[in-house]
Amino acid sequence: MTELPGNEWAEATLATLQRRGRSGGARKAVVELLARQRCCLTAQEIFDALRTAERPVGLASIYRALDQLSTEGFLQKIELGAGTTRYEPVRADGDHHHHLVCDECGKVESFADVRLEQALHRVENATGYRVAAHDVVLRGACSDCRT
Amino acid sequence: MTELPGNEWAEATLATLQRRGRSGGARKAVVELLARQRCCLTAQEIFDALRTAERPVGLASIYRALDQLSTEGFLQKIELGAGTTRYEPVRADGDHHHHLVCDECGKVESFADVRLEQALHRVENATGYRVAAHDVVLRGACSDCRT
DNA sequence: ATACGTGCAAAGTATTTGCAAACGG
DNA sequence: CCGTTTGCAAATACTTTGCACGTAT
Repeated sequence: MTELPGNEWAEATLATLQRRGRSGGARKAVVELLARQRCCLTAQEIFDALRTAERPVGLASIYRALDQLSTEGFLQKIELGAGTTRYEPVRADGDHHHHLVCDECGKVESFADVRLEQALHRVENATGYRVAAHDVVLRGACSDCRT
Repeated sequence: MTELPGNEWAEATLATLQRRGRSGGARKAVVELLARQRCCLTAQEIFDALRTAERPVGLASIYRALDQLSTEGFLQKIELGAGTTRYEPVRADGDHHHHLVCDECGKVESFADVRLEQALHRVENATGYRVAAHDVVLRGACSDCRT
Protein backbone atom coordinates (compact mmCIF):
# COMPACT_ATOMS: atom_id res chain seq x y z
CA MET A 1 0.00 0.00 0.00
CA THR A 2 1.41 3.37 -0.92
CA GLU A 3 0.78 6.29 1.34
CA LEU A 4 -1.04 9.42 0.45
CA PRO A 5 1.38 11.54 -1.55
CA GLY A 6 0.99 14.39 0.92
CA ASN A 7 2.13 12.31 3.82
CA GLU A 8 5.10 11.10 1.92
CA TRP A 9 6.20 14.65 1.29
CA ALA A 10 5.58 15.68 4.89
CA GLU A 11 7.55 12.78 6.26
CA ALA A 12 10.46 13.32 3.94
CA THR A 13 10.51 17.03 4.69
CA LEU A 14 10.34 16.64 8.45
CA ALA A 15 12.93 13.86 8.40
CA THR A 16 15.35 15.99 6.43
CA LEU A 17 14.87 18.92 8.75
CA GLN A 18 15.35 16.77 11.80
CA ARG A 19 18.55 15.34 10.40
CA ARG A 20 19.75 18.94 10.18
CA GLY A 21 18.87 19.51 13.81
CA ARG A 22 15.78 21.49 13.02
CA SER A 23 12.58 20.48 14.66
CA GLY A 24 9.69 22.25 16.30
CA GLY A 25 5.99 21.98 16.75
CA ALA A 26 4.86 25.05 14.87
CA ARG A 27 6.75 24.24 11.72
CA LYS A 28 5.66 20.62 11.95
CA ALA A 29 2.02 21.67 12.08
CA VAL A 30 2.49 23.89 9.04
CA VAL A 31 4.15 21.10 7.07
CA GLU A 32 1.46 18.61 7.97
CA LEU A 33 -1.32 20.98 7.06
CA LEU A 34 0.21 21.83 3.70
CA ALA A 35 0.70 18.16 2.97
CA ARG A 36 -3.04 17.62 3.13
CA GLN A 37 -4.01 20.42 0.75
CA ARG A 38 -4.85 20.02 -2.84
CA CYS A 39 -3.76 23.52 -3.73
CA CYS A 40 -1.71 26.43 -2.51
CA LEU A 41 -2.50 28.30 0.73
CA THR A 42 -1.77 31.75 2.11
CA ALA A 43 -0.19 32.39 5.50
CA GLN A 44 -3.51 33.63 6.81
CA GLU A 45 -5.34 30.54 5.60
CA ILE A 46 -2.80 28.37 7.36
CA PHE A 47 -3.17 30.45 10.50
CA ASP A 48 -6.95 30.09 10.47
CA ALA A 49 -6.88 26.39 9.73
CA LEU A 50 -4.42 25.62 12.52
CA ARG A 51 -6.13 27.89 15.01
CA THR A 52 -9.45 26.14 14.80
CA ALA A 53 -8.57 22.58 13.96
CA GLU A 54 -5.20 21.54 15.12
CA ARG A 55 -2.39 23.23 16.94
CA PRO A 56 -2.62 27.01 17.17
CA VAL A 57 0.49 28.63 15.74
CA GLY A 58 1.46 32.29 15.79
CA LEU A 59 1.26 34.08 12.46
CA ALA A 60 4.88 35.12 12.73
CA SER A 61 5.96 31.52 13.13
CA ILE A 62 3.95 30.60 10.07
CA TYR A 63 5.67 33.27 8.03
CA ARG A 64 9.03 32.14 9.33
CA ALA A 65 8.34 28.51 8.55
CA LEU A 66 7.10 29.33 5.06
CA ASP A 67 10.15 31.44 4.38
CA GLN A 68 12.57 28.77 5.55
CA LEU A 69 10.78 25.94 3.82
CA SER A 70 10.66 27.74 0.51
CA THR A 71 14.26 28.90 0.74
CA GLU A 72 15.30 25.30 1.38
CA GLY A 73 13.26 24.05 -1.54
CA PHE A 74 10.47 22.21 0.25
CA LEU A 75 7.81 24.70 -0.74
CA GLN A 76 7.15 26.75 -3.81
CA LYS A 77 6.09 30.36 -3.47
CA ILE A 78 3.22 31.29 -5.73
CA GLU A 79 2.14 34.83 -6.54
CA LEU A 80 -1.30 34.98 -8.02
CA GLY A 81 -1.56 38.73 -8.06
CA ALA A 82 -4.04 39.25 -5.26
CA GLY A 83 -1.48 40.83 -2.97
CA THR A 84 -0.86 37.73 -0.92
CA THR A 85 1.71 35.04 -1.42
CA ARG A 86 0.70 31.40 -1.54
CA TYR A 87 2.74 28.32 -0.84
CA GLU A 88 2.52 24.69 -1.79
CA PRO A 89 4.62 21.56 -1.37
CA VAL A 90 7.26 20.68 -3.93
CA ARG A 91 6.61 16.98 -4.19
CA ALA A 92 9.14 14.45 -5.40
CA ASP A 93 8.16 14.49 -9.06
CA GLY A 94 5.46 14.11 -11.61
CA ASP A 95 3.37 16.81 -10.00
CA HIS A 96 4.66 19.89 -11.75
CA HIS A 97 1.71 22.15 -12.49
CA HIS A 98 0.53 25.71 -12.88
CA HIS A 99 -2.44 27.79 -11.81
CA LEU A 100 -5.70 29.06 -13.13
CA VAL A 101 -7.39 31.89 -11.25
CA CYS A 102 -10.98 33.04 -11.53
CA ASP A 103 -11.02 36.84 -11.41
CA GLU A 104 -14.65 36.81 -10.31
CA CYS A 105 -14.82 34.39 -7.42
CA GLY A 106 -11.13 34.03 -6.63
CA LYS A 107 -11.13 30.28 -7.11
CA VAL A 108 -7.73 28.76 -7.80
CA GLU A 109 -7.25 25.54 -9.72
CA SER A 110 -4.21 23.82 -11.09
CA PHE A 111 -3.43 22.32 -14.46
CA ALA A 112 -0.53 20.57 -16.12
CA ASP A 113 0.44 20.30 -19.75
CA VAL A 114 3.39 18.52 -21.23
CA ARG A 115 3.56 20.59 -24.38
CA LEU A 116 3.54 23.78 -22.40
CA GLU A 117 6.47 22.51 -20.37
CA GLN A 118 8.33 21.62 -23.53
CA ALA A 119 7.79 25.09 -24.92
CA LEU A 120 8.97 26.60 -21.64
CA HIS A 121 12.12 24.52 -21.61
CA ARG A 122 12.97 25.53 -25.12
CA VAL A 123 12.60 29.17 -24.20
CA GLU A 124 14.59 28.73 -21.02
CA ASN A 125 17.51 27.27 -22.93
CA ALA A 126 17.52 30.20 -25.29
CA THR A 127 17.67 32.92 -22.64
CA GLY A 128 21.25 32.80 -21.46
CA TYR A 129 19.95 32.61 -17.91
CA ARG A 130 20.33 29.62 -15.66
CA VAL A 131 16.59 29.35 -15.14
CA ALA A 132 15.70 27.95 -11.73
CA ALA A 133 11.92 28.12 -11.87
CA HIS A 134 9.03 29.21 -13.97
CA ASP A 135 5.51 30.24 -13.15
CA VAL A 136 2.50 30.39 -15.39
CA VAL A 137 -0.79 31.94 -14.33
CA LEU A 138 -3.93 31.97 -16.43
CA ARG A 139 -6.63 34.45 -15.37
CA GLY A 140 -10.20 34.61 -16.43
CA ALA A 141 -13.72 33.60 -15.59
CA CYS A 142 -14.41 30.06 -14.47
CA SER A 143 -17.29 28.06 -15.88
CA ASP A 144 -19.53 29.13 -12.99
CA CYS A 145 -18.71 32.83 -13.32
CA ARG A 146 -18.68 33.37 -17.08
CA THR A 147 -21.91 35.24 -17.70
CA MET B 1 7.55 58.17 -40.94
CA THR B 2 5.98 56.20 -38.11
CA GLU B 3 6.09 57.55 -34.63
CA LEU B 4 7.75 55.93 -31.71
CA PRO B 5 5.49 53.10 -30.62
CA GLY B 6 5.32 54.49 -27.11
CA ASN B 7 3.96 57.81 -28.24
CA GLU B 8 1.37 56.13 -30.33
CA TRP B 9 0.08 54.24 -27.33
CA ALA B 10 0.17 57.32 -25.12
CA GLU B 11 -1.75 59.39 -27.60
CA ALA B 12 -4.39 56.75 -28.18
CA THR B 13 -4.80 56.21 -24.45
CA LEU B 14 -5.08 59.87 -23.57
CA ALA B 15 -7.44 60.52 -26.48
CA THR B 16 -9.75 57.72 -25.40
CA LEU B 17 -9.78 58.95 -21.83
CA GLN B 18 -10.48 62.47 -22.92
CA ARG B 19 -13.38 61.34 -25.05
CA ARG B 20 -14.78 59.83 -21.89
CA GLY B 21 -14.45 63.11 -20.09
CA ARG B 22 -11.46 62.01 -18.10
CA SER B 23 -8.41 64.16 -18.13
CA GLY B 24 -5.87 65.39 -15.66
CA GLY B 25 -2.24 66.29 -15.40
CA ALA B 26 -1.10 63.62 -12.99
CA ARG B 27 -2.51 60.73 -14.98
CA LYS B 28 -1.20 62.24 -18.19
CA ALA B 29 2.31 62.40 -16.75
CA VAL B 30 2.06 58.76 -15.71
CA VAL B 31 0.90 57.68 -19.16
CA GLU B 32 3.62 59.61 -20.89
CA LEU B 33 6.31 58.23 -18.65
CA LEU B 34 5.17 54.65 -19.12
CA ALA B 35 5.06 55.16 -22.86
CA ARG B 36 8.78 55.86 -22.88
CA GLN B 37 9.84 52.77 -20.92
CA ARG B 38 11.18 49.63 -22.37
CA CYS B 39 9.97 47.52 -19.49
CA CYS B 40 7.54 47.48 -16.61
CA LEU B 41 7.78 49.97 -13.73
CA THR B 42 6.61 50.02 -10.12
CA ALA B 43 4.55 52.82 -8.59
CA GLN B 44 7.57 53.94 -6.61
CA GLU B 45 9.77 54.04 -9.70
CA ILE B 46 7.19 56.17 -11.45
CA PHE B 47 7.00 58.45 -8.43
CA ASP B 48 10.75 58.91 -8.35
CA ALA B 49 11.05 59.45 -12.07
CA LEU B 50 8.33 62.08 -12.16
CA ARG B 51 9.52 63.80 -9.02
CA THR B 52 12.96 64.51 -10.36
CA ALA B 53 12.47 64.85 -14.07
CA GLU B 54 9.06 65.96 -15.08
CA ARG B 55 5.92 66.82 -13.20
CA PRO B 56 5.86 65.79 -9.54
CA VAL B 57 2.84 63.61 -8.84
CA GLY B 58 1.63 62.31 -5.49
CA LEU B 59 2.10 58.63 -4.89
CA ALA B 60 -1.60 58.16 -4.23
CA SER B 61 -2.43 59.66 -7.58
CA ILE B 62 -0.01 57.30 -9.23
CA TYR B 63 -1.64 54.31 -7.59
CA ARG B 64 -5.06 55.59 -8.61
CA ALA B 65 -3.98 56.17 -12.19
CA LEU B 66 -2.38 52.73 -12.43
CA ASP B 67 -5.45 51.09 -11.01
CA GLN B 68 -7.80 52.84 -13.41
CA LEU B 69 -5.60 52.34 -16.42
CA SER B 70 -5.18 48.65 -15.81
CA THR B 71 -8.86 48.12 -15.05
CA GLU B 72 -9.70 49.83 -18.33
CA GLY B 73 -7.21 47.72 -20.24
CA PHE B 74 -4.55 50.30 -21.04
CA LEU B 75 -1.97 48.80 -18.75
CA GLN B 76 -1.06 45.31 -17.76
CA LYS B 77 -0.32 44.49 -14.14
CA ILE B 78 2.74 42.34 -13.70
CA GLU B 79 3.64 40.49 -10.52
CA LEU B 80 7.23 39.41 -10.46
CA GLY B 81 7.19 38.11 -6.95
CA ALA B 82 9.19 40.78 -5.19
CA GLY B 83 6.21 42.10 -3.30
CA THR B 84 5.64 45.03 -5.59
CA THR B 85 3.37 45.25 -8.58
CA ARG B 86 4.67 46.46 -11.92
CA TYR B 87 2.80 47.96 -14.82
CA GLU B 88 3.41 48.32 -18.50
CA PRO B 89 1.50 49.58 -21.54
CA VAL B 90 -0.69 47.22 -23.50
CA ARG B 91 0.29 48.26 -26.97
CA ALA B 92 -1.81 47.78 -30.06
CA ASP B 93 -0.28 44.51 -31.21
CA GLY B 94 2.79 42.52 -31.99
CA ASP B 95 4.35 43.26 -28.64
CA HIS B 96 3.04 40.42 -26.52
CA HIS B 97 5.83 39.23 -24.28
CA HIS B 98 6.73 37.77 -20.90
CA HIS B 99 9.38 38.34 -18.27
CA LEU B 100 12.65 36.95 -17.10
CA VAL B 101 13.84 37.93 -13.63
CA CYS B 102 17.34 37.58 -12.22
CA ASP B 103 17.03 36.46 -8.60
CA GLU B 104 20.51 37.78 -7.83
CA CYS B 105 20.54 41.31 -9.17
CA GLY B 106 16.84 41.88 -9.72
CA LYS B 107 17.22 42.66 -13.39
CA VAL B 108 14.07 42.22 -15.45
CA GLU B 109 14.08 41.44 -19.14
CA SER B 110 11.39 40.46 -21.57
CA PHE B 111 11.12 37.72 -24.14
CA ALA B 112 8.60 36.49 -26.65
CA ASP B 113 8.12 33.07 -28.18
CA VAL B 114 5.54 32.01 -30.68
CA ARG B 115 5.57 28.35 -29.77
CA LEU B 116 5.07 29.19 -26.12
CA GLU B 117 2.02 31.25 -27.03
CA GLN B 118 0.65 28.41 -29.09
CA ALA B 119 1.05 26.01 -26.20
CA LEU B 120 -0.65 28.49 -23.89
CA HIS B 121 -3.59 28.92 -26.21
CA ARG B 122 -4.09 25.21 -26.48
CA VAL B 123 -4.14 24.91 -22.72
CA GLU B 124 -6.48 27.88 -22.37
CA ASN B 125 -9.00 26.30 -24.67
CA ALA B 126 -8.97 23.13 -22.66
CA THR B 127 -9.65 24.72 -19.28
CA GLY B 128 -13.34 25.54 -19.44
CA TYR B 129 -12.45 29.06 -18.34
CA ARG B 130 -12.85 32.13 -20.47
CA VAL B 131 -9.20 33.04 -20.12
CA ALA B 132 -8.62 36.78 -20.25
CA ALA B 133 -4.89 36.93 -19.68
CA HIS B 134 -1.84 34.86 -19.00
CA ASP B 135 1.44 35.59 -17.33
CA VAL B 136 4.67 33.70 -17.55
CA VAL B 137 7.66 34.46 -15.36
CA LEU B 138 11.02 32.75 -15.60
CA ARG B 139 13.35 33.16 -12.63
CA GLY B 140 17.00 32.40 -12.37
CA ALA B 141 20.46 33.80 -12.62
CA CYS B 142 21.33 36.06 -15.53
CA SER B 143 24.52 35.65 -17.52
CA ASP B 144 26.31 38.19 -15.30
CA CYS B 145 25.22 36.59 -12.04
CA ARG B 146 25.57 32.89 -12.70
CA THR B 147 28.68 31.96 -10.76
C1' DA C 1 24.33 23.50 28.32
C1' DT C 2 23.59 25.04 23.83
C1' DA C 3 21.45 26.00 19.80
C1' DC C 4 17.15 26.30 17.75
C1' DG C 5 12.03 27.44 17.97
C1' DT C 6 8.10 30.20 19.28
C1' DG C 7 4.75 33.84 20.44
C1' DC C 8 3.76 38.44 21.12
C1' DA C 9 4.10 43.05 20.11
C1' DA C 10 6.31 46.53 17.49
C1' DA C 11 8.13 47.94 13.11
C1' DG C 12 8.23 47.96 8.09
C1' DT C 13 6.44 48.13 3.30
C1' DA C 14 3.15 48.45 -0.18
C1' DT C 15 -1.16 50.11 -1.21
C1' DT C 16 -5.84 52.30 -0.43
C1' DT C 17 -9.00 55.71 1.15
C1' DG C 18 -11.26 60.17 3.13
C1' DC C 19 -11.43 64.62 2.29
C1' DA C 20 -10.92 69.48 1.00
C1' DA C 21 -8.85 72.16 -2.47
C1' DA C 22 -7.63 72.68 -7.51
C1' DC C 23 -8.73 71.75 -12.24
C1' DG C 24 -11.04 71.21 -16.85
C1' DG C 25 -14.59 71.74 -20.07
C1' DC D 1 -20.53 75.77 -12.36
C1' DC D 2 -20.28 70.69 -11.79
C1' DG D 3 -18.18 66.49 -12.01
C1' DT D 4 -13.39 64.82 -12.07
C1' DT D 5 -8.74 64.90 -10.26
C1' DT D 6 -5.22 65.66 -7.04
C1' DG D 7 -2.31 65.73 -2.82
C1' DC D 8 -1.90 65.01 1.81
C1' DA D 9 -2.37 62.41 5.76
C1' DA D 10 -4.45 58.65 7.90
C1' DA D 11 -5.80 54.02 7.47
C1' DT D 12 -5.15 49.21 5.93
C1' DA D 13 -3.14 44.87 4.60
C1' DC D 14 0.56 41.89 4.52
C1' DT D 15 4.93 40.59 6.15
C1' DT D 16 9.21 40.97 8.95
C1' DT D 17 11.80 41.64 13.13
C1' DG D 18 13.31 42.16 18.24
C1' DC D 19 13.21 39.97 22.19
C1' DA D 20 12.36 37.03 26.17
C1' DC D 21 10.94 32.57 27.12
C1' DG D 22 10.32 27.57 25.87
C1' DT D 23 12.07 23.15 23.81
C1' DA D 24 15.00 19.47 21.98
C1' DT D 25 19.20 17.00 22.10
